[in-house]
Amino acid sequence: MVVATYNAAGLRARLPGVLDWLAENEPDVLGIQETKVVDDIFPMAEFEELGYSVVVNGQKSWNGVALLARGPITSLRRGFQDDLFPEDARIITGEVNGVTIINTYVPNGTALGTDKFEYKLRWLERFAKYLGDNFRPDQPLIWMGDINIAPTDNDVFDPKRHWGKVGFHPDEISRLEKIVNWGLVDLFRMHTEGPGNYTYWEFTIPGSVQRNLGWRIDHIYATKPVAEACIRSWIDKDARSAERPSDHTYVLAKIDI
DNA sequence: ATGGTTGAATGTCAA
Repeated sequence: MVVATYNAAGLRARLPGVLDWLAENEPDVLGIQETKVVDDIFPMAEFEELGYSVVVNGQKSWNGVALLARGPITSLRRGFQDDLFPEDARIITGEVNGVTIINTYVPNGTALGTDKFEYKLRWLERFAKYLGDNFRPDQPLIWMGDINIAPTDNDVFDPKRHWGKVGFHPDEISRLEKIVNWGLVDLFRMHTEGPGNYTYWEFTIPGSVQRNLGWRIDHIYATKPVAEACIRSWIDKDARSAERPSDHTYVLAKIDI
Protein backbone atom coordinates (compact mmCIF):
# COMPACT_ATOMS: atom_id res chain seq x y z
CA MET A 1 0.00 0.00 0.00
CA VAL A 2 0.96 3.63 -0.50
CA VAL A 3 0.58 6.05 2.42
CA ALA A 4 0.94 9.82 2.23
CA THR A 5 0.93 12.90 4.44
CA TYR A 6 0.04 16.50 3.59
CA ASN A 7 -0.24 19.76 5.52
CA ALA A 8 -3.01 21.53 3.59
CA ALA A 9 -2.76 24.89 5.44
CA GLY A 10 -6.55 25.26 5.07
CA LEU A 11 -8.23 22.32 3.38
CA ARG A 12 -11.17 24.22 1.89
CA ALA A 13 -8.77 26.52 0.01
CA ARG A 14 -6.84 23.47 -1.18
CA LEU A 15 -9.74 21.15 -1.98
CA PRO A 16 -9.66 21.11 -5.81
CA GLY A 17 -5.91 20.50 -5.80
CA VAL A 18 -6.12 17.73 -3.20
CA LEU A 19 -8.91 15.97 -5.13
CA ASP A 20 -6.89 16.14 -8.37
CA TRP A 21 -3.81 14.86 -6.56
CA LEU A 22 -5.71 11.94 -5.04
CA ALA A 23 -7.22 10.97 -8.38
CA GLU A 24 -3.77 11.00 -9.98
CA ASN A 25 -1.74 9.34 -7.22
CA GLU A 26 -4.34 7.03 -5.68
CA PRO A 27 -2.66 6.53 -2.29
CA ASP A 28 -4.32 3.99 0.02
CA VAL A 29 -3.96 6.34 3.00
CA LEU A 30 -3.67 10.12 3.25
CA GLY A 31 -3.18 11.99 6.53
CA ILE A 32 -4.06 15.69 6.27
CA GLN A 33 -3.05 18.36 8.80
CA GLU A 34 -4.14 21.96 9.30
CA THR A 35 -7.56 21.36 7.83
CA LYS A 36 -8.80 24.48 9.67
CA VAL A 37 -12.42 23.37 9.48
CA VAL A 38 -14.99 22.16 11.97
CA ASP A 39 -16.26 18.61 11.49
CA ASP A 40 -19.82 19.73 10.61
CA ILE A 41 -18.75 21.31 7.33
CA PHE A 42 -15.76 19.07 6.45
CA PRO A 43 -16.01 18.21 2.71
CA MET A 44 -16.67 14.49 3.32
CA ALA A 45 -18.68 13.76 0.18
CA GLU A 46 -16.00 14.98 -2.23
CA PHE A 47 -13.50 12.47 -0.84
CA GLU A 48 -16.04 9.68 -0.54
CA GLU A 49 -16.86 10.10 -4.23
CA LEU A 50 -13.23 9.22 -4.95
CA GLY A 51 -13.64 6.03 -2.93
CA TYR A 52 -12.14 7.12 0.38
CA SER A 53 -13.32 6.55 3.92
CA VAL A 54 -12.88 9.75 5.93
CA VAL A 55 -12.48 10.38 9.66
CA VAL A 56 -11.85 13.84 11.07
CA ASN A 57 -10.81 15.69 14.20
CA GLY A 58 -11.32 19.37 13.48
CA GLN A 59 -11.81 22.70 15.18
CA LYS A 60 -12.65 26.25 14.14
CA SER A 61 -10.01 28.30 12.30
CA TRP A 62 -6.89 26.41 13.41
CA ASN A 63 -5.28 22.99 13.51
CA GLY A 64 -7.49 20.06 12.52
CA VAL A 65 -6.49 16.63 11.18
CA ALA A 66 -8.15 14.09 8.90
CA LEU A 67 -7.44 10.52 7.88
CA LEU A 68 -8.50 9.13 4.49
CA ALA A 69 -8.25 5.52 3.38
CA ARG A 70 -9.37 3.25 0.60
CA GLY A 71 -11.28 0.74 2.69
CA PRO A 72 -12.54 0.89 6.27
CA ILE A 73 -10.88 2.81 9.09
CA THR A 74 -11.38 1.07 12.46
CA SER A 75 -10.25 1.60 16.08
CA LEU A 76 -10.72 5.34 15.69
CA ARG A 77 -9.27 7.62 18.38
CA ARG A 78 -9.53 11.40 18.33
CA GLY A 79 -6.99 13.26 20.44
CA PHE A 80 -5.12 11.59 23.29
CA GLN A 81 -8.43 10.50 24.82
CA ASP A 82 -7.77 11.50 28.40
CA ASP A 83 -7.90 14.57 30.60
CA LEU A 84 -4.16 14.79 31.14
CA PHE A 85 -3.53 17.27 28.38
CA PRO A 86 -5.16 20.26 26.68
CA GLU A 87 -7.28 18.93 23.90
CA ASP A 88 -6.78 20.70 20.60
CA ALA A 89 -7.32 18.96 17.30
CA ARG A 90 -3.83 17.75 16.43
CA ILE A 91 -4.03 13.96 16.46
CA ILE A 92 -6.21 11.25 14.99
CA THR A 93 -5.53 7.50 15.04
CA GLY A 94 -7.15 4.71 13.07
CA GLU A 95 -6.43 1.22 11.84
CA VAL A 96 -6.29 0.49 8.11
CA ASN A 97 -5.68 -2.97 6.70
CA GLY A 98 -4.18 -4.15 10.00
CA VAL A 99 -1.84 -1.16 10.32
CA THR A 100 -2.30 1.50 13.00
CA ILE A 101 -2.02 4.97 11.44
CA ILE A 102 -1.37 7.98 13.68
CA ASN A 103 -1.69 11.35 11.97
CA THR A 104 -0.43 14.37 13.91
CA TYR A 105 -0.02 18.10 13.55
CA VAL A 106 2.73 18.82 16.07
CA PRO A 107 2.56 22.37 17.50
CA ASN A 108 4.68 24.87 15.58
CA GLY A 109 6.29 26.42 18.66
CA THR A 110 6.10 30.00 17.32
CA ALA A 111 9.07 31.53 19.18
CA LEU A 112 11.63 30.60 21.82
CA GLY A 113 10.75 31.71 25.31
CA THR A 114 7.01 31.67 24.68
CA ASP A 115 4.29 29.49 26.17
CA LYS A 116 3.75 28.07 22.69
CA PHE A 117 7.30 26.71 22.55
CA GLU A 118 6.90 25.09 25.98
CA TYR A 119 3.59 23.67 24.76
CA LYS A 120 5.34 22.10 21.76
CA LEU A 121 7.82 20.36 24.08
CA ARG A 122 5.05 19.16 26.43
CA TRP A 123 2.98 17.97 23.47
CA LEU A 124 5.89 15.88 22.19
CA GLU A 125 6.33 14.36 25.67
CA ARG A 126 2.61 13.62 25.79
CA PHE A 127 2.82 11.94 22.41
CA ALA A 128 5.70 9.74 23.60
CA LYS A 129 3.49 8.62 26.49
CA TYR A 130 0.56 8.00 24.12
CA LEU A 131 2.72 5.68 22.03
CA GLY A 132 4.06 3.80 25.04
CA ASP A 133 0.69 3.47 26.78
CA ASN A 134 -1.30 2.27 23.75
CA PHE A 135 0.99 0.52 21.29
CA ARG A 136 4.00 -1.77 20.99
CA PRO A 137 7.00 -1.40 18.69
CA ASP A 138 6.52 -4.93 17.35
CA GLN A 139 3.06 -4.16 15.98
CA PRO A 140 2.49 -2.64 12.50
CA LEU A 141 2.24 1.11 13.09
CA ILE A 142 2.82 4.30 11.09
CA TRP A 143 3.21 7.79 12.55
CA MET A 144 2.86 10.50 9.92
CA GLY A 145 2.29 14.20 9.79
CA ASP A 146 3.64 17.69 10.11
CA ILE A 147 6.21 17.05 12.83
CA ASN A 148 7.43 20.67 12.73
CA ILE A 149 11.02 19.58 13.51
CA ALA A 150 14.03 19.26 11.22
CA PRO A 151 15.96 16.41 12.85
CA THR A 152 19.43 16.97 11.30
CA ASP A 153 21.61 19.47 9.41
CA ASN A 154 20.44 17.86 6.17
CA ASP A 155 16.81 18.68 6.90
CA VAL A 156 16.92 22.47 6.70
CA PHE A 157 18.54 24.97 4.36
CA ASP A 158 21.41 26.90 5.91
CA PRO A 159 21.57 24.77 9.08
CA LYS A 160 24.26 26.96 10.66
CA ARG A 161 21.93 29.93 10.54
CA HIS A 162 18.93 27.99 11.79
CA TRP A 163 20.53 25.88 14.57
CA GLY A 164 18.81 26.66 17.86
CA LYS A 165 15.83 28.34 16.21
CA VAL A 166 12.26 27.02 16.42
CA GLY A 167 11.99 23.86 14.33
CA PHE A 168 15.70 23.09 14.65
CA HIS A 169 16.29 23.37 18.38
CA PRO A 170 18.03 20.76 20.57
CA ASP A 171 15.13 20.61 23.04
CA GLU A 172 12.74 19.65 20.22
CA ILE A 173 15.15 17.22 18.61
CA SER A 174 15.87 15.42 21.90
CA ARG A 175 12.15 14.86 22.42
CA LEU A 176 11.69 13.63 18.86
CA GLU A 177 14.65 11.27 19.32
CA LYS A 178 13.02 9.85 22.44
CA ILE A 179 9.86 9.14 20.44
CA VAL A 180 11.81 7.56 17.57
CA ASN A 181 13.91 5.48 19.97
CA TRP A 182 10.72 3.81 21.19
CA GLY A 183 10.96 1.85 17.94
CA LEU A 184 10.38 3.92 14.81
CA VAL A 185 12.20 4.34 11.50
CA ASP A 186 12.12 7.50 9.35
CA LEU A 187 10.98 5.93 6.07
CA PHE A 188 12.25 8.72 3.81
CA ARG A 189 15.72 8.59 5.36
CA MET A 190 15.74 4.81 5.06
CA HIS A 191 16.02 5.30 1.30
CA THR A 192 17.52 8.77 0.70
CA GLU A 193 20.50 10.54 2.29
CA GLY A 194 21.82 14.03 1.93
CA PRO A 195 20.65 17.67 2.02
CA GLY A 196 18.13 19.43 -0.19
CA ASN A 197 15.17 17.08 0.30
CA TYR A 198 12.49 19.33 1.76
CA THR A 199 8.73 19.17 2.36
CA TYR A 200 8.01 22.79 3.32
CA TRP A 201 8.99 26.08 1.70
CA GLU A 202 7.93 29.34 3.37
CA PHE A 203 5.45 31.63 1.61
CA THR A 204 7.31 34.62 2.99
CA ILE A 205 10.70 33.95 1.37
CA PRO A 206 10.60 35.14 -2.26
CA GLY A 207 11.33 32.25 -4.62
CA SER A 208 11.76 29.78 -1.78
CA VAL A 209 10.61 26.83 -3.91
CA GLN A 210 12.74 27.65 -6.95
CA ARG A 211 15.77 28.38 -4.71
CA ASN A 212 14.97 25.27 -2.63
CA LEU A 213 15.11 27.17 0.65
CA GLY A 214 13.07 24.63 2.60
CA TRP A 215 12.69 22.34 5.55
CA ARG A 216 12.03 18.58 5.84
CA ILE A 217 9.51 18.74 8.67
CA ASP A 218 6.80 16.41 7.31
CA HIS A 219 7.74 12.81 8.12
CA ILE A 220 6.48 9.25 7.91
CA TYR A 221 7.76 6.94 10.63
CA ALA A 222 7.02 3.24 11.03
CA THR A 223 7.69 0.38 13.39
CA LYS A 224 10.07 -2.36 12.27
CA PRO A 225 7.45 -4.71 10.77
CA VAL A 226 6.30 -1.92 8.45
CA ALA A 227 9.74 -0.41 7.78
CA GLU A 228 11.06 -3.79 6.66
CA ALA A 229 8.31 -3.83 4.03
CA CYS A 230 8.89 -0.25 2.86
CA ILE A 231 10.32 -0.38 -0.63
CA ARG A 232 10.26 3.34 -1.45
CA SER A 233 9.62 6.76 0.09
CA TRP A 234 9.59 10.09 -1.73
CA ILE A 235 8.57 13.75 -1.70
CA ASP A 236 6.28 15.10 -4.43
CA LYS A 237 7.92 18.50 -4.83
CA ASP A 238 6.00 19.27 -8.04
CA ALA A 239 2.77 19.61 -6.05
CA ARG A 240 4.30 22.60 -4.21
CA SER A 241 4.23 24.48 -7.53
CA ALA A 242 0.62 23.63 -8.38
CA GLU A 243 -2.07 26.28 -8.51
CA ARG A 244 -2.85 27.85 -5.12
CA PRO A 245 -0.46 25.54 -3.22
CA SER A 246 0.00 24.94 0.48
CA ASP A 247 3.41 25.89 1.85
CA HIS A 248 3.98 22.14 2.43
CA THR A 249 3.91 19.28 -0.04
CA TYR A 250 3.15 15.56 -0.02
CA VAL A 251 5.42 12.86 1.40
CA LEU A 252 4.70 9.26 0.38
CA ALA A 253 5.84 5.75 1.23
CA LYS A 254 5.18 2.48 -0.56
CA ILE A 255 4.90 -0.51 1.72
CA ASP A 256 4.73 -4.05 0.41
CA ILE A 257 1.81 -5.20 2.57
C1' DA B 1 16.68 41.81 7.81
C1' DT B 2 11.67 41.04 13.10
C1' DG B 3 10.00 41.71 6.97
C1' DG B 4 7.55 38.71 3.84
C1' DT B 5 2.42 35.69 2.30
C1' DT B 6 -1.60 32.89 3.22
C1' DG B 7 -6.08 31.05 5.35
C1' DA B 8 -10.00 31.57 8.14
C1' DA B 9 -12.95 34.94 9.05
C1' DT B 10 -14.11 39.67 8.40
C1' DG B 11 -10.26 41.75 12.95
C1' DT B 12 -6.45 39.69 13.67
C1' DC B 13 -4.06 35.65 14.86
C1' DA B 14 -1.20 31.64 13.64
C1' DA B 15 2.12 29.85 10.79
